[in-house]
Amino acid sequence: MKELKVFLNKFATLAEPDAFVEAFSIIKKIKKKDFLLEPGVNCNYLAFIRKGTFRVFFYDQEGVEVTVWFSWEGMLVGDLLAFYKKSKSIFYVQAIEESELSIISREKLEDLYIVYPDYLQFARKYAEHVSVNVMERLLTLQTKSAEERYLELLETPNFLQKIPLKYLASYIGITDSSLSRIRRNVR
Amino acid sequence: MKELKVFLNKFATLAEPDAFVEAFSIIKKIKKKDFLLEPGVNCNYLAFIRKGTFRVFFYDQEGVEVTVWFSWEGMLVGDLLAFYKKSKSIFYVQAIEESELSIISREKLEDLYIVYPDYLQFARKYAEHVSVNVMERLLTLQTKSAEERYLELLETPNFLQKIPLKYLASYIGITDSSLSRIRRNVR
DNA sequence: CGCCGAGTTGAACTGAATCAAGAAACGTGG
DNA sequence: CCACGTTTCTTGATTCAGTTCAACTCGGCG
Repeated sequence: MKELKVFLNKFATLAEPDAFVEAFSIIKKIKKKDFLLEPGVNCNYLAFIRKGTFRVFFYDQEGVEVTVWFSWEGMLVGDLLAFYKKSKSIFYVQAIEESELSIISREKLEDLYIVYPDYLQFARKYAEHVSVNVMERLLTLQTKSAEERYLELLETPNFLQKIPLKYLASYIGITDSSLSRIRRNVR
Repeated sequence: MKELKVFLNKFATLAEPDAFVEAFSIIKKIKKKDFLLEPGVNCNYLAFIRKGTFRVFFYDQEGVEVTVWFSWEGMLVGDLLAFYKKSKSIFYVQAIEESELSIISREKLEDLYIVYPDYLQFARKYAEHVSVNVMERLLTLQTKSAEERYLELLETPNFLQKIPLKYLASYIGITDSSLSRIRRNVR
């Protein structure tokens, strides 16, 4: 899997890249709208997206669907919050389109860290990368208007057609009606 | 420094805890309202707070002060976003009260990872911990009302008297007038 | 003692939410 | 491959949470 090596190399250049690829041994296909995860289940694994797009979401106190994250080809997906907290899953992880995954269990990942301690560099760099991403999103949400947040979102590549607007709206913390109005003004 | 070992043990139990303590060799005292960091400078270090309280903030597009983080005794402080991105600092890091720090440079930290690869466990767990924190804050900001955010903030220990309300307001993404009104309703 | 920063309050304003209705696009089965 | 039903997107009218800005109080510090 060349893609997995490319992914790995974004975070650390290691002596045994093949070990990484081998560890992602479970292959899984998921149909559009099907779930990789639902709240309350064990989520002791991460999935590398070979093909497809995912969104991570949950229902808030009032039962409103809140999209918290997207992932595309070449990225990891899963309930990262629960994974790091070692708790049961909190979120739904749903395929937005027909998708293909390579899965690694927490166990195998930890084994990798024991056999090749270098791989801890990957774990570290990946977590740091996640931190940076989430911090930047927090700042955007805390300081920018809905319209600015939408424009910022448009800058991100990958945000082509695949994702329905209502999910994008929720992702930037607004309703779909509001996003629709913003789009009218912007265009 | 017992406190540093206690801190380290929250993330990883390592064979050579003294190496950690020794690496935080630079001691620095900071007076109330003085800055550990200002935007645009090198911030290739992290600081352990032996005593005191800090806030991390910046000025947004309109020149409004935005508080993005607080740190207390027994925590690390610094411009973590810039530290992870290896960029120049973005934020002000200011002492809210008379404070005392033990500082470690990125260099020394990286040396530690080379000499004792185990320490990568610390780097990893710490970054994961930061991710979890920021994700949870993002969720709160995205889904809860100003009043709910304030009440949630009150749950956090440490939020005693030390921090002026206007900073707390900014931290939860509202103005000080709004916080004042919320407090009137809640009490 | 006087001043300055922190907190509160009021009145007017505004960005975004809500709710409901209609139009457009999508996909699924016949 | 068309027709129908379901989502998705848009739009209008109204409401509401939180902002803005200015004025006033209070408490602590120099």
